[in-house]
Parts: sequence; C-alpha cells; structure tokens
Amino acid sequence: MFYTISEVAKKLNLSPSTLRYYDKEGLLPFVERSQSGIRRFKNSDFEWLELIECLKNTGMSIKNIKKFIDYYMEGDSTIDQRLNTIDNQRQVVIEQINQLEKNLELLNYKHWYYETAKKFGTCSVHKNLDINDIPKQFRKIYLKNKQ
Amino acid sequence: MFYTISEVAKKLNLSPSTLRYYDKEGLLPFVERSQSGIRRFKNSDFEWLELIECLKNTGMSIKNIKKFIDYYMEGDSTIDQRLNTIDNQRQVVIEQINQLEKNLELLNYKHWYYETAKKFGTCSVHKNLDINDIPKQFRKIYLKNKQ
DNA sequence: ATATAACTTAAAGTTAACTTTAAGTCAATA
DNA sequence: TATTGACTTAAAGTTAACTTTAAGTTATAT
Repeated sequence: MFYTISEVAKKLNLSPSTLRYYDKEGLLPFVERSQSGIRRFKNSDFEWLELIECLKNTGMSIKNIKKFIDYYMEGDSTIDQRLNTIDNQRQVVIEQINQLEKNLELLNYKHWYYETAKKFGTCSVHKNLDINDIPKQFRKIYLKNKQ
Repeated sequence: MFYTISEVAKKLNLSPSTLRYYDKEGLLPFVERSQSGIRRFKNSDFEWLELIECLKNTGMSIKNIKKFIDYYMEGDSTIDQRLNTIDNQRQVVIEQINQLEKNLELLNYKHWYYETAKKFGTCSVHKNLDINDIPKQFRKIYLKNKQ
C-alpha cells in the first residue's frame, strides 16, 4: 500500500512542499519513487515521519535530524550514536517541560492578578492588598515583584 | 537603583542588542532614559521583562507581546483584554506540555528500542521479539509500528 | 586632557524553516 | 485526443527574531 505526497501531507497536517523540503534536506532517503520519479510513501515511512515530527517539535534542527537519519542509513554500527541522540533529546524535553511549568506558574499568577483587578475595576487594588488576600501559592512571587 | 542595558542583559542571559531590538519593537515603553538618552532600567522593569520572557518562551510573537504591552499602557480599561490574553496563553502552555509529554513517550520508546538493539548488537533483534520481551508501556506503539 | 569602554541609532546582514513560482511531466477521465 | 489535476525540480521569495556594522556620543579612570 503506497501513499502520494499529498495524502501523507494531509495525514500529518503538513504541506506537500514541506515534505519535499524535508526530502531535499536529506530527511527522507528511505522514501521510494515510481519509475517516473513520483514519491511512494510506505506504511513504515510513517514511523519515521512521526519521529521526525517528534524531534522537530522538541526543537531539534533539520540538520541534526538529518544526522540521526544518516546514522540510521549507516546501519548497526551507529546504534550507540542513535541511542545518545535519543537520550539527549529526552533530557531536552524534560527540561522544556520543567521550563513550561515555571512559565505556567507565572501565567497562573497573572491570571489571579487580572481576575482580582477585574473584580475591583482597577489594577491599583494590588497596591494595598493584605497578605491574607493573596492565595498562598502566589505570595512569594507577589512579594518578589513588590520588592 | 538603576541598571544599564548590559547589566540587565547579563541578568536575563540576553544580549544588549536583543533588548534594544525589543525596545525598538515597542516592548519596553516603560523603560526610562537618562538626559543623554541612556536606558535606565528600574527594579519594576524586571517584572515586565520576566513576563516578556515567559510569553516569548511559550511561543507568543513579538507583535502579540507588544499588543499586551499596549493594553497595559492604556490602563484599567483593558483589564479584560489582558486577562483574556493571559488565559489564552495558559491554554497554549497546557497544550504544549501535553504535546511534549507525548513526544517524551515516543522518545522513551526509542530509548528502549536502541538500548535493546545495543544489547544484541543489531536492530534486527526487533524483528523476532516476543510480545513478553516488550515492556508493557511500549507494546501499543511497538505493534502500531509493526502494522 | 585623553584614552577607553559603554552607551546610542539606523540600517544592513543572517539564519532557519519553510513557501511560492515557473516550467515542465505524468496519469486518468470525457 | 485533449483536458485536468497531481506530480516533479530548481530557484527565488518570505518571515521572525535576532545580530552585526558603522558612525557617533557619553562617562569614567588615569
């Protein structure tokens, strides 16, 4: 069972030209062609595309994704390098999640800040707020911002 | 207490030219200047810079950050819009974390895949693996990839 | 007073990751 | 057989977010 570039693009919510660009950059050396040069994507290609999307979405550059694909094309002698790349990226993702959770805390604080301001009709309510009016989880950041 | 652009850059791990670029794009209208035109950052400016970094790190464009700052400069009449922007971004971040956690699952699977391949010295070990050799959490994705 | 290091602006340059365009080929249907 | 729509490549264009450069001003230490 084969898929055309448009079918694959639709499935992955990419544009055909993006897939052609990936191919040009060396990310899809395993994709076969018909006699006349048309790309014929197999089911097993989707596993690769999923990994490429994963690496891309977690911030790896096209160039570094290509390095990984190149390792793959080299065969079993590069298992170590591929394991390293994966483990590296796992750490990257863990760090990204931690960072996003910190960002979310700040946004939660700002949500409370503007909710409160909305209730009182003015941001100046925050100038004379008692510490007990502030939800516990926001007290630290509230005081830090007051300095 | 005032800070120069280099001091602020150092504290935030940005370059001075990035801060000047942000200023040019309208992100720092609250930063004061000395008589001779040199930027004088106050302590309260750091709260803003922290929020700008937060919005930037969670994917908001400079243009949309500027919109938020513009709302702020307009005063209390824009509390609603600012609350909306914050709530929107909270949803964005929650979605990003969910996505990253999915990505991490795939990377964890690939880690196991290459760890196993490393143990056996070849990726072809995965061709004739029994279902019981596969950690439970990876069975679904393993079978999906096999098709 | 002078050197030096940090500041200023405006404008041009860079980079990554696409996206579009132009010109052409191929396959299926009326 | 002719048209239509999908495919192809190469190359140029786009966009966001910086980054660098050039030319000049200011503040501080000797």
